Amino acid sequence: MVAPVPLYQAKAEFFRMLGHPVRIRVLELLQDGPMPVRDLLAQIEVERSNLSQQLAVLRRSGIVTATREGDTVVYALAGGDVADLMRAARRILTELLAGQQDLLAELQEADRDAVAKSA
Amino acid sequence: MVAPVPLYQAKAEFFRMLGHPVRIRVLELLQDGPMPVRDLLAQIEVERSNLSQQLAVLRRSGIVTATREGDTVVYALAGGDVADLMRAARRILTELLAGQQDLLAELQEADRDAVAKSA
DNA sequence: TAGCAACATGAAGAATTCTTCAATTCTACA
DNA sequence: TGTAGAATTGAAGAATTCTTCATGTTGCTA
Repeated sequence: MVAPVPLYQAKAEFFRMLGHPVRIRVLELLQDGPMPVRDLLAQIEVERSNLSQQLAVLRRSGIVTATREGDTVVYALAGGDVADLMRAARRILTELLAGQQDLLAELQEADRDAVAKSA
Repeated sequence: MVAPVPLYQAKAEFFRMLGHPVRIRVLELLQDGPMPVRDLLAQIEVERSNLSQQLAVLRRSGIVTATREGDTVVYALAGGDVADLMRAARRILTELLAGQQDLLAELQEADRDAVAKSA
């Protein structure tokens, strides 16, 4: 049996879905729990409709869910331990960036903050 | 202090770097140890110069190193536990794909094989 | 040194992805 | 019903990324 979509392509698509600053920030914010678009908008510096576009990408991939609550729409992580993924990525990034002082400093700062959540 | 390159942008770039089927396969293959381009080429269905282009992307990001050994060039993971990252990604993918039978089956098959290595 | 094999690089067109703007849906509430 | 706020959608041009082809470089071996 030949897979209709090769596994390594599904993986690539998954990572590509993560490959946008706004989408990363959304996922990070949602790790603290569900959050309405309004709040995401307040914390991420981006235009409303651009945020909507990025949220649509995340929704299509299935990594987040959206539910309407009256006036507002609340987003949440669909499942899966996104925090784990971010942690693993940060470990690698830390090594890759050794030598690039500024980013490294930020990463370490984030590490200190990352007790229950992971930035 | 304002970072010259925001952290979330570095993260996004990192994931974007992973967002290509050939690059994923290279990283997976290299988890079993360093490997010359010739062997990568034998296992990944892609044209030689396309592979070179993708290897260049990986090299620029710093996630792999290349060393010349006489005739051939040998690639290796630069460090960092790439396997961890892949594992975390697979965990999430498994959930996202629940319902998409074919891919799910492949993922589970891969899980079974993944004793010391992670596909 | 000539020739060949292994890789890398440069560049151009094709394909994707981003950003932004205008238009739309849905809800609340006066 | 009419208006306003919250969020999404559609579409178009800009910007990136991919693929491919031609050319370059390096090292082996005759």
